[in-house]
Amino acid sequence: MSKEKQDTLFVGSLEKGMRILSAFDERHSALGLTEIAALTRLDKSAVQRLTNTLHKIGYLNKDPESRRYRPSLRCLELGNAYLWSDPLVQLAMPKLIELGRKLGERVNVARLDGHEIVYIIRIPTQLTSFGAMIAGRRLPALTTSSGRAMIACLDESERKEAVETWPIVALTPKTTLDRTKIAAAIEDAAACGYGLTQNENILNEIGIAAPILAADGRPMATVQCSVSSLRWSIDRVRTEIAPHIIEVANSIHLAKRG
Amino acid sequence: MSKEKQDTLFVGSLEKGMRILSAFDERHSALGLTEIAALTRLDKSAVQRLTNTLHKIGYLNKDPESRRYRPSLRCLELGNAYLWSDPLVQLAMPKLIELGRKLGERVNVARLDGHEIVYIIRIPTQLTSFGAMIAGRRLPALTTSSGRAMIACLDESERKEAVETWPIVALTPKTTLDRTKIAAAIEDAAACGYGLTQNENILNEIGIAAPILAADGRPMATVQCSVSSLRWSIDRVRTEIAPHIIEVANSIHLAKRG
DNA sequence: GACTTCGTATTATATTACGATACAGACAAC
DNA sequence: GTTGTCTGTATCGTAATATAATACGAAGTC
Repeated sequence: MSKEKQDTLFVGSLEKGMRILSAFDERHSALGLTEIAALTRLDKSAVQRLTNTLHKIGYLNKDPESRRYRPSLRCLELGNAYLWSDPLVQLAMPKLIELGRKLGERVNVARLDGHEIVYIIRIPTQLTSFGAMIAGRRLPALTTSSGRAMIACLDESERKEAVETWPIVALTPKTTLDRTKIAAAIEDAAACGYGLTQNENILNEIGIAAPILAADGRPMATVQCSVSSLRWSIDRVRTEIAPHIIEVANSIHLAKRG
Repeated sequence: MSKEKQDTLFVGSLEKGMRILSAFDERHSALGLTEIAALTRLDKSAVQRLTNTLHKIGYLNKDPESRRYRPSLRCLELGNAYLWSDPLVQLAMPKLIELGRKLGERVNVARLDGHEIVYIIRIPTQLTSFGAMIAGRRLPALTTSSGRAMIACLDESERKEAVETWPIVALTPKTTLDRTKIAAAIEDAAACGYGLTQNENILNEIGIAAPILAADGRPMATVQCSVSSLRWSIDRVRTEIAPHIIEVANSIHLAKRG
């Protein structure tokens, strides 16, 4: 009754419950009732009922001491459901493991979801930040090698729209905020067949990504590799890594589903 | 009103919604309305409303062709919430990456949850089945090296109860069903400080696991390694791998939380 | 072309979730 | 010790919400 008239096929309680579950993230690992209420903009009673429910069915653990909630092990299974359902994951996984071993560097597969890229496979070979190791991590597409590699495969108008309107977040002091430069980087990616970034999301990190194309030619995902610029130069990345990720990306073909 | 009287703090719609989400798993990657209804024992109308809701808020994708639902990328984030909240994960991750590189074999961290172990970190180094690569995977504790390593740290009565009552699932033709033999394996684990299995869950697989102990001495998790028996003998595993996983397990100490 | 199966849409109904409020326990300030 | 303010917990009357029956329409099978 608040804003738009809601569908009779829309179950509000479920939406609220999911809002609560998704309140737990990188920055919020343990939350109390009032904190959840503030984060989700739900009133205390609702939060009380919904957390209680999630606790009873095993998706939230409750610390008896602090009375704060944490996501439970069962939450991991929800993520796995995606991994099992995406044929690309199963197809690419063995190739990525092999690639990781060959290169000795972190390799990933990322999909595009809206304006963001989402890592769906991550093979950690070198030590790195924890956030760079977990699947499901999202980053703004424009400032990632994967995003650029995929945008470069779109047609003129889509490319233009992406460059001009998609959001940019300055994750490091060196993140490129100038959209003209981003446009140039994407042109470069289109020319050489892979996207490249440096210092965009993590300092001293070089990213390189080659697109995986669907049967219709549209970009579906990327094979990506992240290395430290303390050990690698852009030139060496271009000559020594690019051919390998392109080869793996080209070897991945999928029947359907984009 | 059906079976037990329900708490007024229990939101049934949320529970049903989660039942639907959890219906998607390893064996069910894309489901239609009627299939979901059958799997969750909900009636068609409920399933219609709840899937519609999950779709609208972005947790289920709907194939416009087949009208079947699939878990979306957003589901991955729910799993990550757990990873961020568990201090053990962040603490152990770098050590595991290092260990994986040193051994050149698959290494994992597993927690005990009820009668099952759950892998929370997986570092794939060698090619293996897809199921052996995803975090959140559950296995019955009694027939895993991790489970045995942890049970071996419990006191006499708990150990006895576990061996006698916890469930066993024959995942391979060679899975040990004889509880006497399992008891012996656990005694062995208690004696040498690590659990060991062969052919229990995957054929030609040897598993070895060392317990990570909490400050109070109770087992919290394990550092585990899986190798192929085609390339490794039990003896070599005992002499070449055991010391390393024990060392890493011992190096992991946590302030609180079991 | 008849039949089955599945997904969609629409109702009237009362069960279900709601949210205000009161209570209790922990902690800090003073 | 007392007061005040945080928590989280419990209760309860109300009506809005989710319900489940049913009808429809589309796609695929025999």
